[in-house]
Amino acid sequence: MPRPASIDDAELIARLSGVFQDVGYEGASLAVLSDATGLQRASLYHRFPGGKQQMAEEVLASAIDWAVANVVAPLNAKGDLAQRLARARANLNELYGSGTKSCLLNMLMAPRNLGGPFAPAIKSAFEALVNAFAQFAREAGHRPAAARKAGERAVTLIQGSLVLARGLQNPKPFRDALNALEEELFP
Amino acid sequence: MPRPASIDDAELIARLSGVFQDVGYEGASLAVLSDATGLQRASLYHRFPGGKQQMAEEVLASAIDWAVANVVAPLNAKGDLAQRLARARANLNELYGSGTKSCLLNMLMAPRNLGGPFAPAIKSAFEALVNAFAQFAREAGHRPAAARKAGERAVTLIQGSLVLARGLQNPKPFRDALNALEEELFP
DNA sequence: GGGCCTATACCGAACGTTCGGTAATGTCAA
DNA sequence: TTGACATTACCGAACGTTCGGTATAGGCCC
Repeated sequence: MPRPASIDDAELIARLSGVFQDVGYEGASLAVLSDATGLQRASLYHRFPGGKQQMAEEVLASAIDWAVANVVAPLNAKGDLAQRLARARANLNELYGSGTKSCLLNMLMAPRNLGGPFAPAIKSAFEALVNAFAQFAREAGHRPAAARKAGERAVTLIQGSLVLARGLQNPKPFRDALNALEEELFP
Repeated sequence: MPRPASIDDAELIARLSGVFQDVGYEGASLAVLSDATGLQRASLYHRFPGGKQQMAEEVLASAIDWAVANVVAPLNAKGDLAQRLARARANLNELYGSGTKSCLLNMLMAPRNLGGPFAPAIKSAFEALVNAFAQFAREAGHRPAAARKAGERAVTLIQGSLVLARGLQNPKPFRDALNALEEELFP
């Protein structure tokens, strides 16, 4: 009978995610990951035989699954357009701690990680987000070309405002960006 | 003006060689190499930026140079055949500590190192030794095919007797092998 | 019911390597 | 002659990873 795990997989991923989101891939030393999870480095390797890269990959996959379920799906749902957008915005607000947190996609995609193991999944994730907003803008009445631009604008505002919020040490830019989504997506 | 080295290159190589000869490549941990040389691991990396592999490569090159100068060259020299062999034997005796030491070529060529970075140089070294003994046997009166066999036999006796000497904890097999060289090489 | 077994979780110590310093020394100018 | 400078030697601590253990727990058999 195996020894019961001292931390379950979901909680482990959540804690690892917090570290990667906070300091990026390179900044996430095994020591910091160990502190955050309560497991020794050797135990982290037991749970993730592929090591630090596997931890980051599983954290990323989990985050992308969450974004698809909580941002893309509401945008693509049937029903009232304004309510669909409101739900996506509420979930984005929760994801980024009302503008106090960074975006994991941003943190795992530092320049040195271009061409790295996370790049394809991150590219797909950004494309899925842009497409979801573009599709929404289409349904809201935008012409196709303008809808694509609006979709890219939406993701750009979200990402940029998170960076600016940290820079200014004030989450207001993120709040403003969420509020601006409506104006950007409806013609 | 640079800080003077606490150990010069020749002495450093000699001490590293002693470790590789004693425990092989895998057995030579950075800790053991550090102890043997008096340098911390970081300092070993300063002297050998290519790391442990470079240390072993330079140790091997130095050993091969020595063997060429002290075994191959005397065998290939001009002059009295018996004296040429005597000088080569004396140098082999010194190289292997009268049978109390292992052969570096043997120790760096553990099965896991087949196809490894040392394999080509070690192969060349063995070939050079076999060729030197074969050429000597040729000059001593052996026919070409028999001379080649005698050359391989000579190296086989040297290597095998070192292994047996360690196994029996008695250097006599090595001494016997050196004595047998004369009989093997002259027809 | 208790002791043994089996399987997995966990970890102390070590591995090879790198980072970001300090140490040592001769030269040169003031 | 002394202090600053420049250059290389050296190293404490940390990095990511693995080895060879110990710990935990339920099931099963006696």
